[in-house]
Amino acid sequence: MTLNILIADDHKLFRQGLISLMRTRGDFVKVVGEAATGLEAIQLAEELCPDIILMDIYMPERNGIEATREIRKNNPEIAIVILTSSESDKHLKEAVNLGISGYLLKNLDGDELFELIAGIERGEAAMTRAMAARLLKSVANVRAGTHEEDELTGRELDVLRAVSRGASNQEIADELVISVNTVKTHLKNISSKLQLDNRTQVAAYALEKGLVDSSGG
Amino acid sequence: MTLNILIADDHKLFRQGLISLMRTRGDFVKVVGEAATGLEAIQLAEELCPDIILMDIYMPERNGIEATREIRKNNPEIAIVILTSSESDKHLKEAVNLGISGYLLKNLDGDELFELIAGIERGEAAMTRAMAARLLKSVANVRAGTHEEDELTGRELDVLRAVSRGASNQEIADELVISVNTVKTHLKNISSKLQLDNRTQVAAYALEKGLVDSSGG
DNA sequence: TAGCTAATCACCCAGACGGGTGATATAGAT
DNA sequence: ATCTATATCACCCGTCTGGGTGATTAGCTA
Repeated sequence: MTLNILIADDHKLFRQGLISLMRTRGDFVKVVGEAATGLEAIQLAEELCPDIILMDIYMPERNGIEATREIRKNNPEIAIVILTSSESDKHLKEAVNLGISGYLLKNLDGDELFELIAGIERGEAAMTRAMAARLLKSVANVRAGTHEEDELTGRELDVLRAVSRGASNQEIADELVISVNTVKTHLKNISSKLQLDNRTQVAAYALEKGLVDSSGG
Repeated sequence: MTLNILIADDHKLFRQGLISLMRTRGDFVKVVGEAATGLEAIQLAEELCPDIILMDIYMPERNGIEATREIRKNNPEIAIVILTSSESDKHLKEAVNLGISGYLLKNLDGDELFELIAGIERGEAAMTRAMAARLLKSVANVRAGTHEEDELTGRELDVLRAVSRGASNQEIADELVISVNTVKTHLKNISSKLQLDNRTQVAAYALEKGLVDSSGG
């Protein structure tokens, strides 16, 4: 049986290389379509109904995460495997929450790729051990984070977002229509909950953990 | 005649795809080596003396620009073609100043790639018209003295990295073994060059632009 | 009703930060 | 030989930040 594959990646050369590589395994994989943007991926997924989509994250028009969200809604039967160079835990977590079938780095061996793709049909997750470990750690962090003490309130998240943009307390106060003192109180509580020392660490934490939508593209 | 090619790219899957693609043109190109880091590229260039190196920019250990600088010094007879996804004019200018033979984006058709590679032997530059236009404009900017993309110095990058970890000026000073005043000077210059207002914005900028290695991943 | 949490704000104060100016030394490029 | 870039440091000064303490209001819950 042949698996129909849709490749979504904005680098034509990468797509073509991958296709060429897959031709060498013509027996069980077949590339039925290519998408260069997230939007194209969504449209082609609908149109071609492939078995598997190999999805990059950084793409124009819609990134891979957004495209995945959309496709999961319309065509949940399609297995989506993120294939990216992003080592960001934020992307990993976001993607996993959308119910993907795998998360692979482009720093991957072709043989491994085919093995993992084959595993999908057997219900396995297409994920290297290293990535699985990162996921476990990440989930563990979430667990620990949900541990009552670390959870940020809505208002604290408002402040967190503003801080991660580099806003000053006065600017945040104006923006949220509260006094500077209140902003300071919130920030103090945030630092305390997250066990961080200053606003810059708070910003770095927020950006790395993906607690904010920075529209990274 | 066969052109011997060295591929330097940190994405194994990309390398393998490209190799597979090149096998389909077995007559005139042959991949004689693969490098996953800038350092490897330098070593393999010395060792293998390929005709052409296809060089990515974002790589561990040494990026493609640094690797190119080194290789140009030791083996100026090797034609180096930057093959990257970076659309940064800064990278383009830097690379061109090092005497490269071409600058291509990964968003490129395989056929075009082979044509351009073939052109190198005829003394042509491996560059799309779009890229050439960008280069002309870029050179024009240099002429006009418009410093569009101010580059950070080595020391400034040291400070940038520390700031993005949330370090205080005193901590940075201790770490880099300089005075707090110097740290402040560097940070002031960074903010000025990047047109940012405060350290938190500098940290956010660094993290989002990936100017720092933060993920232990 | 009493107790808890979230959200709001005030005051104090030391220390960190940001902006400005100016200076020195070294190395590379012209 | 001169110019330029880099890296280093100093001083001043006003503002911002972070830490501590304390207080009020609204809403939910036991």
